[in-house]
Order: sequence, then structure tokens, then C-alpha cells
Amino acid sequence: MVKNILKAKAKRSMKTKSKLTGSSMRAKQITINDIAHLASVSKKTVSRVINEIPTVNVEIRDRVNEIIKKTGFRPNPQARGLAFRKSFLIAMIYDNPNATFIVGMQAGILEALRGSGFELLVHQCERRSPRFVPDVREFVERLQPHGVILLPPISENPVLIQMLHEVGCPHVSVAAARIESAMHRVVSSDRDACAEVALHLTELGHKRIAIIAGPQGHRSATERLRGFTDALQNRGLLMPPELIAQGLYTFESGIQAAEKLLSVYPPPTAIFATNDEMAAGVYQVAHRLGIEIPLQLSVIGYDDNPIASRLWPPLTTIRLPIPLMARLATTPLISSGNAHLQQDVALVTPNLVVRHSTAPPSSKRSRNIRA
Amino acid sequence: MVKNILKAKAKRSMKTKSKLTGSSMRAKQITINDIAHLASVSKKTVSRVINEIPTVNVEIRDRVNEIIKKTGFRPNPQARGLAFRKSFLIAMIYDNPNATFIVGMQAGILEALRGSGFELLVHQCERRSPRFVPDVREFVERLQPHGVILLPPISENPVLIQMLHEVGCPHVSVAAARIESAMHRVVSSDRDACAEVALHLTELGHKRIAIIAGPQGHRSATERLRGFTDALQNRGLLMPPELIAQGLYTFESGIQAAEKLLSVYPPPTAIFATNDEMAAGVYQVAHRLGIEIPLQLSVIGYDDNPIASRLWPPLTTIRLPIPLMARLATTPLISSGNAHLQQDVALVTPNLVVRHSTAPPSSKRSRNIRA
DNA sequence: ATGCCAAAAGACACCGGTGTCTTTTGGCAT
DNA sequence: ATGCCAAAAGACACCGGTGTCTTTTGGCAT
Repeated sequence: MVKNILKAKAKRSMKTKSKLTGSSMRAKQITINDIAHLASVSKKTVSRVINEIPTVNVEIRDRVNEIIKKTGFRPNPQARGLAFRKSFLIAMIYDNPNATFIVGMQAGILEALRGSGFELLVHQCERRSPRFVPDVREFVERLQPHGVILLPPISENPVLIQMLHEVGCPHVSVAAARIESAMHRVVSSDRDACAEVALHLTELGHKRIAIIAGPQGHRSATERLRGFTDALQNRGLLMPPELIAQGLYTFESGIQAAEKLLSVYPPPTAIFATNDEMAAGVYQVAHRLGIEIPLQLSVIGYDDNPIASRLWPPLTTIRLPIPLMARLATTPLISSGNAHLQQDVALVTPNLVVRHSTAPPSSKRSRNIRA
Repeated sequence: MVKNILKAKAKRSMKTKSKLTGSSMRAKQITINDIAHLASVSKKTVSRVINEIPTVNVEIRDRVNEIIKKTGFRPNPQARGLAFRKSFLIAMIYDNPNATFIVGMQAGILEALRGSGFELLVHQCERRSPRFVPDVREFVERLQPHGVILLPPISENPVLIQMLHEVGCPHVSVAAARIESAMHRVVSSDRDACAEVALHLTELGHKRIAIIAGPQGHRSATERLRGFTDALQNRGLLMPPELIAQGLYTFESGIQAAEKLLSVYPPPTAIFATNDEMAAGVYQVAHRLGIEIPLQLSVIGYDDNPIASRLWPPLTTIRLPIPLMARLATTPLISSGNAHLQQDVALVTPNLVVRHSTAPPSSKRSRNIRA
């Protein structure tokens, strides 16, 4: 009798197949009821086996497990989600041009999710669009993910975070600063990292140091600028305003900023570009002007984008511990119980990666630069 | 009476909230039954309104829609999926170090998915792992996505594709060649693009041209090598074996290949690196050896990775129409009806982007290189 | 043999939607 | 007034799981 059920199912499946394009048709799904019939137990007992509830007779457990394995049964995720009132979905929401960062975070989140039963949904948005927050809201309400991870810079947006609170969606902000309103945060101490940059340059003997800051409104931009200038000040170096250029974290803005900075007199002997894209812009301008890095100009970037090590000379930069950040961002969202409801902050330290774009300032450089 | 139901619900919601951490608790979900009560119609009628079934009285339709809007009701995706026997999930599966390509495809797929009701799941895998295919199988069986998009090089794996057929999962292969076994394919004519590269170099007057090929087993590698050598042959140029180097699409392998190629005598006047990472390796070696690009050596890459335009001089390369490829990959999976069951092939043409890394060969270069 | 009780298993309702079949509604010809 | 019929709406089962409460099982003390 049990066998007949399976046969009937197989037949139906065949019929469906032949009606359509054959091999490409999805086979009839095996359900918990089929397993229950085959094992001659109730579906509830199968459910217990699936969820590893201990109050199941070992013999029955083994029998059910064997049938599950033999039939290749997988619980339907929709049904499971519906019954559990839980979506088993984590979403990563971003609006960020830095592909390396996105893919790195994505890989790390997937790694942290492995075996947890959760899956990763991605959602790209446009923070400059007037429909930015409503669009994300629509996404969150429609998908009802179990939690969302916000990448910078949208992770800093108070309106977005407020909306997530309103719709009751757990979230974690990955940012360069403690975003107070966010439920959970992973914060990288960009400020400390930039102090390290200042230290490195002053120890090499640089006195006239320029910085290309990030776009206004980005917390990472203010943190990096602040960390750098404060550290210089602690060492008795004041940053003259003409050596502070405004950038947009883009290659082109790096070029413009570099052109501006290298035309002041006396020119800086070192430039700290607050991301690698802008540092690449500095390289470009230096090449055009015939300025040799690091002999005539030291350059430091931020991110350890692949570009950094491809440039010539390889760029000294700051590396974010992306896999760690990804793990820290994921954990509070999938931790069991109500632990995930407690606010938490995880701090993470970026590291200086010294390559070949920095050297002591050379006395001959002011001559050469005029050429 | 209708109002009482709502009030009761609100009360229950409040109670739940106060028991837990308050604001961070997810609010009680509004369901189709609530809407039905409020509108004094059956849930089936609400269902009809949601799904825009035309056989609904306009007055009722408007009334229901207004209540939906006012309450902010969203159909539960799990319930919807369960009832429709459809997951509304598309998965992008990849194992690829090229972050730009991944994020680009991802953005394009998300764009194509916008408004369709489908969402994007991402899954990274390791094609070298012995558990590669079983792992993907587990993923596909567990999530039961409506379709999957395979990025190269796993898009070429016949065992993987066979498995997807077995479990009945619709899929599209994005690759540099027509993968016969795949259900749908988006193929870029890398061969033609590389012929264009050959044309460009020969027209500049190069006769001694080297190539750094991609890793064995990658279809893109064989296609690019073939397209290039065939085109040279058509112009009467035979590629001597010592000018064909084996690379792995990595920066380091580009360095090694360049070292080898630049040590043969007479050295090549141009190197076609079959991706930008390897081209960056060529730049690195050229810098170390004091070889000037493009005066003494022309270099061409492939991908139009951001690196290409950041290098100095900016690298001439091939650009894949990634947004188009993403759209073409997405459409067959979400098209309605059984249209998506018909195999299809979409062809796409990459373009040569000429920048500043190529120039006519210079007679003085063989002198300089010996230095 | 009987009663008691904890462990194991099952019955049944439910999660929140859709499909299918039936019933209601109301305009029109007779 | 009555019958007919298409359009509109509803009843009910179902998708495939889990939660809760009840029933069954079987070992042990009496």
C-alpha cells in the first residue's frame, strides 16, 4: 500500500513531464506526507525527526531518516517559513560603488550563514533617489527578511534606520562610526587607522602633508579626516587648510584634488588619499607631472582595493578586516533566542599595509616639481 | 464589529510588545483575513484584488485597495509562494574572483528583476571543492529557486548543469561559449573580440606579438586564445610557441608570464594579456625592467576592470556589455507562461576600448630592453 | 490483574495565501 | 411574475509544514 502511493506519484510525475518539455520540467515535489506514509508514522513525527526533537524513538528516527535520504526529501522552505513565522532570509542592502567591498562582505556573510538554514538576499538601492527609503521599505515589507545588513554609507542614514525600527525589521549597521540609532552595529575604527597613517608619515620625516578627504556626509570621511588631523596635531603638526582637499571617493575626484594639492607652494611631500580610488587619481596626476612616487611624493590610500597592489609602485594603504566584519554583522541577526534583540556594538581595527609608495621626503623634490 | 476585530488585534500586539523588548519587536502581521473582515468581503475577493483579477466590482476593488493601503497590508511571501507553488526567488551562483564582474551582473539582474516580484539570492561556491556539485545541489533543493543564473567559469561545468537538469531547476549559463547542455545561455563572443584585438595590433604595425592565455579548462581562455591566433593567422602572422604564455587570470600569473615573455629574444613588441589582472602584471614587470608602455611595449587587457583605467598609461582593453548580459540572463527565467522552458541563446559582443597602452612598435626598443 | 505515570506518537487546528467549484446577484427576454 | 444566464462573490479544500493538546504505549508498584 505504501508502495502504491509512491508509484501513483511517480506516474503522475511522468504524465506531467511528457505533457511539457520533458526533462526540463520540475519533478513532483516529495512532501512530508509522503515520508509519513512511507514510514507509517504521522507527519508530526516526521516533523520531529526533521527538527531533531529528542522525544522520538531511535528506531523510528533512523527509519524516517533513511527514507528521507533515499527519497531525497527536502522540507518546502515556504511551508516551513509560513509555519515557523520566520523567513530564514537575511538581506544585504547596499548602495556602494566599491565592488571589492561588496563582494567581500557578501562572501563573509555567506560564510557566516553556512549551515544556519538562512540564505542571503541582496538588494541594491540608490540613496540619492527621492524614493530611496520608500523603496527599501517596500522591499523589507514584502520580503519580511529575518534581518538586514546595511553597508556604508546607507548604514548611516537615520531616516532609513528609523523606518526599519518602525516596520520592526532587525538590522545591523556596518559603518565607520557608532550609529546610535541602529539596532546592532559593526564599527571600524577608521579614526585610529588614520592616526596610524599620520604616525607612519611623520616618522618618515614628513612635515608638509596633504589629505584628500571623502565626501561630506559620509561618516567614514569625517572619521578619517578627524583621526588624521588630530594625530598630526598631537605630534605638533597643524594642517594648513590649503592642504586639505575635498574628494568624493572617486578616481576622478582624486585626480582633481591631486591637481589642486600639487599646485600649492610649497607642495606637500606626502598625500593621504582617504581611499584607494582617489590614491589612484594621485598616481595618475603624478605620472602626468613627472613626479616620482615615492621619491618625490609619498602616497597612502585606504581600503586595500586590488588596485592598491596593482599600481606602480604598490600602494601603502589601510586594510579593513572584511571577513571579520561580515561575521560580526551576521551573528546578531541569526543568533537564537532573544539574544538578537539586545543592541550590541562590535569594534574592529583596520590595519596599515606598508608597501612601496612611502619614503622619507627628499630635498630635491621641490626643484623637480616645478618642471 | 469589524472595528472590534482590529482593536482586539491591536491589543494582542501591544501585549506581545510589552512582554519583550518593545520597539524592536516585530509588529503583529496584518493578513488577508483582516482585510477581508474590514472590507466585509471574502478573503478570496481580496486575493482577486491583490492579483488584479478583472472580475471584481470596481467599487469593491477600490474599497479593498484603500483598506490595503491604509493598513499597509503586504501578502505574506511564504504563504503566497506556498499557494502558488512558486518561490519567487532567482539565485545567482558564482565562483569567481572578479568582484567587478559579480557586482555588475548582480546590479543588472536586480535591475531586470525590479517590479517582477522576484528577488535575488546569491550563492558563492568553490568549484575546486570535491563537494562542489553536492553543495550546490543541496542549495537548489533546499531553496527551490525559480531559476538560477550561473556565472563563468562554473557556468561551463557539465556535471553541475546535468545536476540542475536532474533536479529540474531552470538555469542559464553565462559564458564565453555556447554551453550545449545548458537550458539557456548568454554567450559573449570573446573570439570575435580577440580578433579585434589582433586587428588593432597588426594595424599598428606589430609583427611580434605575444599572448598570455587564461587557465586551461576555461572556455573563455580557449576562445580568447583561438580568436586571437586565428585572426593573426588570417593576416599571415604565425604565433611562435615561445610567445604564447600560460596564465591563470591572476595578477601573479601575469607577472610570471610577462617575465618569461620579455626574456625571449627578440622580445615581443606587444603583449595581449587575456584579462586585466594579468595585464596589470605585465605593467608591473615592465616598470621593474624600465620598459616604457606603450613606446617600447604595447599592452592590451580584457574585462575593463576598473584597474584598466587606473593604470598608467590607461590600459586598452575589451569591455563586456555586463548590464545587457545580466538582463538577457534574467529574462528567460522570469518570463511568464512556458516560454521559459524553450532553450535559447543570446549572443553578445564585447567591445574594444582603446586607451593609451598601445602604439606602433618602435625600432629602438630592442636596445632598451636589454638594459 | 489493576492503576499510575512518563515517554512517545498522533489528531487536529493553524500559518496565510490560491484554485476550483458553487451560490448569489441582477438584468433581460418571455 | 418567471426563467435564463453571465458576472460577481463566496465556500471549501488545499499548498506543506509546525504547535498544542490528547491519546496510546508500556514499565513498574501495588
